[in-house]
Amino acid sequence: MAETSVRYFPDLSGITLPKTRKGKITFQNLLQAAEDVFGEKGYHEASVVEVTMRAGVAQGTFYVYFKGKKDIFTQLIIHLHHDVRKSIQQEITSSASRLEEETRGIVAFFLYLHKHANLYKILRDAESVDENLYRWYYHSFAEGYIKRLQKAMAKGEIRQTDPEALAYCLMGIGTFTAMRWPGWEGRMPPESFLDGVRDFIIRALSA
Amino acid sequence: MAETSVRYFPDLSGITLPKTRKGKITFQNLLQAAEDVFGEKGYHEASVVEVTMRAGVAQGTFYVYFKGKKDIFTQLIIHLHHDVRKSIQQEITSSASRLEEETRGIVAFFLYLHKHANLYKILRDAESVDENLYRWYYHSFAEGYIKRLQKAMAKGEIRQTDPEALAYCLMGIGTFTAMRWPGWEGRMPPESFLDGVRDFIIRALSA
Amino acid sequence: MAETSVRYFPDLSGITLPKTRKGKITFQNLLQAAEDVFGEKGYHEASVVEVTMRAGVAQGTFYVYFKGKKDIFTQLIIHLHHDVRKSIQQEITSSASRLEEETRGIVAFFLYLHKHANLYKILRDAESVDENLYRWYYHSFAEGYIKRLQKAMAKGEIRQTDPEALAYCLMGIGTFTAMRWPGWEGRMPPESFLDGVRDFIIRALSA
Amino acid sequence: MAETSVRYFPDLSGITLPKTRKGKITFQNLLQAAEDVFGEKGYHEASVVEVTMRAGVAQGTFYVYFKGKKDIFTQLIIHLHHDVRKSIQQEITSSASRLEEETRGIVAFFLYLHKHANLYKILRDAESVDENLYRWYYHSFAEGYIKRLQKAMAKGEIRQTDPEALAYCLMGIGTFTAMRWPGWEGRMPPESFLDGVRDFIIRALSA
DNA sequence: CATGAATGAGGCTTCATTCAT
DNA sequence: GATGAATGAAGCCTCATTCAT
Repeated sequence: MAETSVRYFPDLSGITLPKTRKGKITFQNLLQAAEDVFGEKGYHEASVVEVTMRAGVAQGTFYVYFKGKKDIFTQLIIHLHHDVRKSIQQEITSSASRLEEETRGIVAFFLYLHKHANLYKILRDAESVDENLYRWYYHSFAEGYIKRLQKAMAKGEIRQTDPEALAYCLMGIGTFTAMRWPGWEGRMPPESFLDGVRDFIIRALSA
Repeated sequence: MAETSVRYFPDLSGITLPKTRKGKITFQNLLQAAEDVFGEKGYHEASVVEVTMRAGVAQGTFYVYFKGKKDIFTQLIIHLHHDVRKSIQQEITSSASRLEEETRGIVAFFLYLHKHANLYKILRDAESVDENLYRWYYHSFAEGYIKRLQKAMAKGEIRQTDPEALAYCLMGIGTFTAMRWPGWEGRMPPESFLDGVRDFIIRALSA
Repeated sequence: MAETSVRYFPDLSGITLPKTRKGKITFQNLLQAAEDVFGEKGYHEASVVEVTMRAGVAQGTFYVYFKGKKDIFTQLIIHLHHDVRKSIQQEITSSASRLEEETRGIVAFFLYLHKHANLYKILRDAESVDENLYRWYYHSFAEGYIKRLQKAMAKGEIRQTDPEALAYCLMGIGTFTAMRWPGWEGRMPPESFLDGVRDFIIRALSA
Repeated sequence: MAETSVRYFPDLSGITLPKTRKGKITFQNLLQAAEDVFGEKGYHEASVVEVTMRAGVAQGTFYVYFKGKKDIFTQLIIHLHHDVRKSIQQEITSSASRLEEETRGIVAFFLYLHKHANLYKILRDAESVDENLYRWYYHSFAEGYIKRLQKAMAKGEIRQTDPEALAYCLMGIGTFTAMRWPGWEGRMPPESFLDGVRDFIIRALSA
């Protein structure tokens, strides 16, 4: 856990933000269109043309706001990152105990991925588009986990162990069980499955 | 768990197999070159030209043995799939108890991924190249797990719980901890990290 | 004769139309270049590269206005179709009697083919490029004929017989005599030949 | 009608015929396979590989018997040419009068084309593969016609006119009415249509 | 700010043909 | 005679990006 999240932080230099009201709208339209298109087709199959079409602007307009295809992708990831964390945070805060908090956290993450199928696909592609960006995403995600886990350990609410290992294990569980989802074809997974996952986590964490 | 691995099995019809000794060598060379190139650059950045150059054959030769870029990728995945399973199987069979077996299994998988850094990257891209292939890979992987877990549960060697959930949790842990690896830049991860993972698994499984 | 020309109408969806003056010029240049190249080399021997070179634009520009090689060919056929019909129409309208009209019509078609040697070759290739397009061309051509022939029959200007058969016979005559043309190597065919054809038609039509 | 058929005769030099019994069979198999494949896919879409596969021989074997793709096509056309003429000849010879003979001849040609849909397609492609070969085909065909027409004219059985023009008119009628056929989707054309064609010819020829 | 025309490098793929065995 | 591996030229097409208006 020596590295800080800064180390992984993506390069955002040279990005110009829109100034006028109209410009902000166009910018937002493009970002939204990008989320849709990347989410549907994946980064590599998606084309800038399609993003502009979906946003209702000309091709040239795209380059007024973004340096290129990769740039809009990066900005999108960052945007989504904040979104996800906020969403999970909300789910967690109402929890009674630390253990319950973690269990709910991972399930919340799991559910979020399922609900926002786009995010899953976009995130997945991030790894092959910009490894650092991808790691930054999870690492910064992990940091939050790790801090909470450390506190909980200090209070004896969960057992002592390497918190970073724990964090990655938990994220892995969330992601992979989300991957299994499509096999259930839109329906919820069987209760027994969800129970199994929850069970697994509680066992591994409880003091 | 109703689905059988057949359901995800990729379509391999219409492929020309090499008939002579020389042909087989060329075929192998191409497959090996593909593993190298896809592993280094990722599927999307890799080009067929580079694969042929690396294999020391003309561009046209490629299409004697493979239908196209995607085809060789598919064949490669299948090839690696057998490889990994064999490798893990060997690691496992020598284990004393079932619990130890599983713990070693996951660590073996984890180590395999680290050793064959290529595989990790290739597998990762599989998801965006052919979702079915990707799922087939893990699903068929899970099947092996599930069977062993069920047996172990029956004998009371590990605790009762949904075996499928367990399998996906374990695979998720393996994959994500492998992802963390590059942060250590080629060195082995700290012992405490590995201990943490092993710990996590043992606790979650033990009866 | 139940089918309408609509049935054979080629699919033109998804084509980008030029919006500015400059774009329209480029579009026209490409179409003209295509007529030249296809006419000289035939569809299969012609290459997109040559069309773009002839039009004085980059290869990529081609795909701004056309979906591909086949697409520009289709559009070309349609364009020529209107051209021919207009040309023949003009030739016909000044005719005194219906019988003379038809005779002149077929000869006009015949002359048009000779003058636009390209058209003959292009049309010929249409059959192997897109059978429906080819049929559409002649079918829609036949429809015009048939209508006129029916009117003429009703007025007793030409004899009663199956108008569709008549139309296809006439088109066959036009096309095949045009085919014979190159044997005369650029010179006009002997008067006796032309007379023979005219004769043939008049006899077959006159009441 | 100054040219002789020799002028159009295709270049057949350098063709080696099979010597052994086995060789002859392979040769025939290849030629038959070529007829099938060219007939189904057209010359340009057909591939040498497919011909060899259909013939059940290796790719290299093809070049033992033929100089190349175009060569086998040429030989095929010549082969078919004899076939067609023989077939039409048979149909004609039993005719009572010269006029009937011609009428039956053209209808026979028409029917032959319909029955051997392959021939139609192959012949069609000949024009774009080797113009001379194509013209040779029809010209040599025309010669037969012309001779018979001249005799008939001499005897006053049909009216006096340019025999070459007549011949090409007749061939055009046959080919184009054959083209109309697919619109009837495998069924025979209406009697009225066939009557119309026959009528047309008789009118044009009778003294 | 916005447009849309134009670019051209680079990728994938086909296939007629050659040649060593 | 027959095989089948190997070739490589040539073609089609995509698309991120630039630029003049």
